[in-house]
Amino acid sequence: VPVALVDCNNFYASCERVFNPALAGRPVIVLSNNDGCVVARSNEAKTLGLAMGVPLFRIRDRVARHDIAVFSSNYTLYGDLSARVMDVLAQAAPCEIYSIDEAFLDLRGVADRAAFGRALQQTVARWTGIPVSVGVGATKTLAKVANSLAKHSTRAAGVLDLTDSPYLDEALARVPVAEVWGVGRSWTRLLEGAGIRTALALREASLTWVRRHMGVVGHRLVYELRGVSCLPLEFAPRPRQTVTCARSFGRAVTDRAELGEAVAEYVARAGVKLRREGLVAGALTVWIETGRHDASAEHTVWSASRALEAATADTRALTRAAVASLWPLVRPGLRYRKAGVLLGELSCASEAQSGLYDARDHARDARVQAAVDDVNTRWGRGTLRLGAAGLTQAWQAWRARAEHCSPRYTTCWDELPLVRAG
DNA sequence: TCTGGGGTCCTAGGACCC
DNA sequence: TCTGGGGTCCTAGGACCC
Repeated sequence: VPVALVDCNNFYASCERVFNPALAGRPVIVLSNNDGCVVARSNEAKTLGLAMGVPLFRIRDRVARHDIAVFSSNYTLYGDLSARVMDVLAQAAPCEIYSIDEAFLDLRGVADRAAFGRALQQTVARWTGIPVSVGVGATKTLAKVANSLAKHSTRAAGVLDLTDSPYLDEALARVPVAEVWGVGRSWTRLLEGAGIRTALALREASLTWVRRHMGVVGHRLVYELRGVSCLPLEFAPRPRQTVTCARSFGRAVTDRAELGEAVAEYVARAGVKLRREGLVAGALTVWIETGRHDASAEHTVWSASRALEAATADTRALTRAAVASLWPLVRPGLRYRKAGVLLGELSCASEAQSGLYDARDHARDARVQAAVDDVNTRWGRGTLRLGAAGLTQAWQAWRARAEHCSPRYTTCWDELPLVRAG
């Protein structure tokens, strides 16, 4: 069946523009957490040659020279605008939400797929303010190829249907192998070393060679390029396997107590995510690491995992386990730059088993936890928190920087955009 | 002084089972 | 002296995605 990939153009940068029309035509960049490096660029910023992933401190001069608008990432805003876009798409066709800014649509039965794509593009723009591109192909991988060509061709204007197209081979020949969905850095090196430089060449490659060097994943990829679907549309989200929360620190942290506060806060965040999805965790991993780019010391990660006595989503129980795992990892004198928490062995809270010797009153624990979540939803994250997560939030050195954050225009009463008339 | 975070799947090897 | 076949589960590491 024909599959469409709908992809939001420069999504985070486009989100920043929706409620800030003064940004139209101006180069916009969005930074990673901790304001570390560039994770999204408007077309104007791309034209200026600002690379994806480049650290902010290396481009300060260009930011000033070209009056580039700089934003910290505002996932509250992006998540809400993403949901709006996905709502529009889901009204148009059966829809698999693939990521925050992409969805696959099942175009079975659509007669004029290009016209469908253009109409969808207009509707999404009018209803949400977000520009999208639409690529159509016989498989997901071919839809991805069509989408990337649609974005870069002025003639296509963001919509391209390659299903049954006489130009398919020509199109594939124009796509460097590195840009094929599923081909990353390591496989690019491998393929180019073997003389396979384009999507077309990969499609024609020897299956035994591919199988030997790229395993079953590569094998599927070649099939997908040949128009044989190996990655079916999935309209129901698969149950998740893990929940993580990890953050780089605002600056290096050496103090054990501060590491403890950070880990406790990350546990609390992960706990919220867990409960929101009705899950409990059976295992927990904590890790701390030194700087990746620290010249004076090697980058090292220390981690500790443990099974929980009974699967739980209770922040108090999770925090106890996390802190107990953390202490033995900490070495005095080291400069830590990041910590994280991973919850695993997830299962549905409704089906969870309690521990054999577990005498806790779980119903009561759950009511306490629900009350805490309610307060924090109403009054803001961290209004009620464990002492372990620290008492002096504002001055904690480990907190990540976010110095260029836009308002949460659509999800917070105090930050609604104001419109003045007359 | 400053370089992100959150995921999935596959593979190989070892321990263990009958 | 001879030493199979078929399987599961776990873990660590590597690949990829956005």
